[in-house]
Amino acid sequence: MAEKVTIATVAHHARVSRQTVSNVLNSPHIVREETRRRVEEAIAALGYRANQAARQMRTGRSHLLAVRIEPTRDGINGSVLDRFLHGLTFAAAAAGYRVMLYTADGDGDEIKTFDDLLASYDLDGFVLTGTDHGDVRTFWLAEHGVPFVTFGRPWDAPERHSWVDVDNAAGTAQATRRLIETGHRRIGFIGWPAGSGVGDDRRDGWQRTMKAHDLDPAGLDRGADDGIPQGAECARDLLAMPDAPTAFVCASDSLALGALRAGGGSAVIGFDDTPVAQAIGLTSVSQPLPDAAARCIDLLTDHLDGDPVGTTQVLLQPSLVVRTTA
Amino acid sequence: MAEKVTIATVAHHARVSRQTVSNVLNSPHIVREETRRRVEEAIAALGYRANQAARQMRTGRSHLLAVRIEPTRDGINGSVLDRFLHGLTFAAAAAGYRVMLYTADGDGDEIKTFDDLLASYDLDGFVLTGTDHGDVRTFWLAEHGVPFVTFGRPWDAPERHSWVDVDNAAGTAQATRRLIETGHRRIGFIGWPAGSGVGDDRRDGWQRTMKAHDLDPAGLDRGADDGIPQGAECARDLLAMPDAPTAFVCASDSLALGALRAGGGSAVIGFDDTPVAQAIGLTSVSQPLPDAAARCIDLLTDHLDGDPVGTTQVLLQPSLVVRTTA
DNA sequence: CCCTGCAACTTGAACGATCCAATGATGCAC
DNA sequence: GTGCATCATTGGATCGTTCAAGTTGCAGGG
Repeated sequence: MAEKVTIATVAHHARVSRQTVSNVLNSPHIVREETRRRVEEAIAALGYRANQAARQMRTGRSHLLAVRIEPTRDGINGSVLDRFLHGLTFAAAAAGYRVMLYTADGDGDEIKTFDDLLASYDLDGFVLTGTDHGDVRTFWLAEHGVPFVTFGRPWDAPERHSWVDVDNAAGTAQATRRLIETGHRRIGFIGWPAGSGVGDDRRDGWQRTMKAHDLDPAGLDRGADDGIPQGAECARDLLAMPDAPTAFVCASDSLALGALRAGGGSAVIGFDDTPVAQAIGLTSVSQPLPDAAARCIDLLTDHLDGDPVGTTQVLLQPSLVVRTTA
Repeated sequence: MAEKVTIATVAHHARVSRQTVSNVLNSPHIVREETRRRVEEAIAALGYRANQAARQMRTGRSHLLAVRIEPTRDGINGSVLDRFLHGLTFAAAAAGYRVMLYTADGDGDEIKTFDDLLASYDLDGFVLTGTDHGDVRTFWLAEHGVPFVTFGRPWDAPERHSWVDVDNAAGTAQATRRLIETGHRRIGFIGWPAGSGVGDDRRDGWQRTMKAHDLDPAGLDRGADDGIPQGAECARDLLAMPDAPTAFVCASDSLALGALRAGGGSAVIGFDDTPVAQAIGLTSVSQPLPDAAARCIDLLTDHLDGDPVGTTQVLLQPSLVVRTTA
């Protein structure tokens, strides 16, 4: 077992004081060129790495960020979080931070966990996913002065805090345009019940694009909770209409899959580009998850390392992955 | 902003010394009943929680475990890791530990990350997933005296370290029995090229069950890398035989999906019970992931909190989730 | 009565880093 | 040569916790 290498070991080895070693690491510019080089050589030779716990005690900064890992609700959208997490971890490491996971059972429980993590691990910040209207979690964090970024915008007040989001409407608009270009005129939309910010946004993109092409969207949309059976149900309902749609834009791959099974024909487009879509050849709107994750980390670390003033918003463009269904 | 509550605050409030508070937390039995209660009340009243960084400095234990998050290789099996991670985080929290993520690009890079994490965060242990023959990572960890558990056994030497695994052979055996019970006699197996422990194990379960039922497995198996096209290719090859199989047991849902698409009929069983299987109604062998995660944490924390002697192995039974394809 | 032993609790030091104030070295002008 | 400003470098204190050693009070044996 190798001996423990502390800042004192390095200092001794480079024949300087501890403080000088610390300066080389934290404010290199105030150390003379030659001394700095000697210290850096000692650090490399001994394989020294600063002990985060000790650093944290003094500075109050743990270089730890936390993200909630959800219990993979309906199983289909889990992979979105998965890819996002990988991006976060990667980007965080590049910025000198590490990602810690936590689970929670509802917003109240999550806030209790915030408190716990802050008190015992001195977390530097949080990345929240899936915000909804008037999210209590964001208010709690803001109130306690805890830095955080959400992936997903606060629909009631866009500039209340920093966030990164994907332009959902642009995604469904792209999907709708694609269907129009391939000759469809009556295009249905299968989404979630009105009231969810993301769902409404996705419906909007479809609706606006229809109107922009002089197509009447009235009566062509349905809403249901996410799921394959629900998607099928909505599709059947639309297909039973006198002037039934010949193509469908859906708010999720689950709904799209349902529509496909209900005999929605071959013109169906989903959302999220999940593994399911890749597997069955479903055309789907893809979110730039690694990019979104990287931007989340950027916003957080900028806030942590620089001047904590103001909030920043980032809206990313999704892209359409064309496969066999459109 | 609330004042910082330290052990000294609690001590003052309960009119005892810091050490007595520490004893109440770490060795309650040596503190007098009445004193203990007074201290516990003070802790509750002030909302005190021990600072892990300070504790770690003294004890060398961070109560942090690390898991690698992979870049979702082929997209289909990513959700397995996702569900496993959730289970880990949950079980770890219950045992007083937290889970930290890291990424790595290959085994060499992962070992460098081990070194880094140990030096700067003083991690207590690692959970490794996806071990292969003669895994260099496990040797490095063992050599450096770092506690770890793998999800997946070391195929070359079963008792070299602690692990939790799912009985793959039992899974494919169950799948094969199911197909035999529903009247099939010529059952093909589509798996991975020989040489991977997991793949060979899954092939074994099929082979043994066939023989146990006086069915000849010879010539009925194919091997290819994981993926839908590969699965389709293998299925086509088998179906072109003079006495073609009427059903397929597959080593993964991806391969199974390929077999289905190649016209493998309606009798196809996959492995892993991924969202894709759930989505398309594919019968699949399901791994008890939350349970496996909990056992990993058990093994690790037992080792950390108790006497670090010997290794333990846990083999869990998978279950067959019957849907529409078998 | 003193000593021993034990239980219950207190005090001082240490973990490894950073912050702060003070010291030493250097150059330059007078 | 002395004074002074400037800057690199040093030593000591500190963060919050636990470990090791020490103190106190009390019961029981000789």
